[in-house]
Amino acid sequence: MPYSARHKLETRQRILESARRLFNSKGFVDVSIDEVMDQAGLTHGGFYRHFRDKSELYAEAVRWFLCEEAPKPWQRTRRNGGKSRAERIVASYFSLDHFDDCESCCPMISLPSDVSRADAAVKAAYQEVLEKLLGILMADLKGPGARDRALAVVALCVGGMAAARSVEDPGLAQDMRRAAYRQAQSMLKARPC
Amino acid sequence: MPYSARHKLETRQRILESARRLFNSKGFVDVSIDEVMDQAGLTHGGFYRHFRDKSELYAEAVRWFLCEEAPKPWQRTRRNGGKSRAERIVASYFSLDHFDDCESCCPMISLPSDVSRADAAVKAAYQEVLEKLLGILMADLKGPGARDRALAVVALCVGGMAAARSVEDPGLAQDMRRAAYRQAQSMLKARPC
DNA sequence: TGTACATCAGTGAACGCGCGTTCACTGATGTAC
DNA sequence: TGTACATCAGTGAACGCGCGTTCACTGATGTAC
Repeated sequence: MPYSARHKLETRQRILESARRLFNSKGFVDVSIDEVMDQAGLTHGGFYRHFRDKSELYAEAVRWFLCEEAPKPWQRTRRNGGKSRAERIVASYFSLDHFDDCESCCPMISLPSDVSRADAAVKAAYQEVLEKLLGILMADLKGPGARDRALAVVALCVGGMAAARSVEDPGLAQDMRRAAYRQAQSMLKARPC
Repeated sequence: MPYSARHKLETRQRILESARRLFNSKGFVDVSIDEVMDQAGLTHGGFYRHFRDKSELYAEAVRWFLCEEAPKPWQRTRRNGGKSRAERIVASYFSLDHFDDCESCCPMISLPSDVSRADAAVKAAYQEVLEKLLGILMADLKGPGARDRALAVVALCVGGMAAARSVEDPGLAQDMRRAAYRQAQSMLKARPC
């Protein structure tokens, strides 16, 4: 058994981290395997020792966002004010840092339309990310209709950020981001029960 | 002046309509010029008599959604109940028909992440579509903070539909679509002034 | 402790393929006479 | 009204290029003896 399992796992994680950054920045089709492997410090030929094909890499790279090892520099862990966990996560999510960070941002905002055309495994990975956020939000939003309100907040997160990134006018983009944030905030604060 | 200007315009529109459908379904990179021209009943060589390059076609195809000639079968023009124009548009936007119609849907939900990586002209076209919807919503939402609330509703439209299309579980997808719709509805109905 | 071996992560050339774009050509049609 | 012509929309072969994937090979390393 040459090369330890640990060695292989580490290489795999380097590939995933490289892929995550590149897919986030450039989408699925515009990223080549050669590019991914190069950023991971390897050559393209070795790719197939780690993944069945490019599509499998895509799904795993989306899922990789959920791992603790994946850096999320825009996520402020500092707990400020009397904010709940959900409020803090949402504040980070709508932050300007997150908006600007095309490489390490949440795949839900960098890849929605790509994923909607991808295969079931990729959609399943996207769903895992979405359900993670949904769970955090629902922990705060107790009472009837909690899940629906949490789903609406997720929609605001994805739509507010993705649409803002797709318009040309930076002023409009920031208005969109802030308006969606404000609405999400008020939905988190309102506790009808 | 062989071939009338009208003839050329009609050909251009056929190309745009073909491109719109294909880009909506498959994204920018996965659609070939050959495919677009074929669907328009032409061969690929003639493409450059109408557009500078593929990227220009992309921007024009996004903008083409706004033209009356572009079919939007999911848009119900029937005015029901006491609904305002904004309420009717939003109801259509969140309809199951719109969700299912990947070919003729609004480009804001089929292309957000593609457009975020495209050039300025494409983003400008996306912005035009967004501002059209924003204008319709703001006509209803008078009073202070009207623009912000309209922006948040747009975020719900884009995020609710785009995220729903990107998850694997159809049940979750429909829950997301309906939850975002309900939230948008309540925001349109609340008129604090 | 030292050595021979088997394994398999990683290399890099090669493959077949489809793409965007160019270009010399064709031929339909509006215009000038 | 009829005809010759110029224009340019549309054709299809050709180009250079980069991609995903395969494959014969290399060489680092854990294990058995």
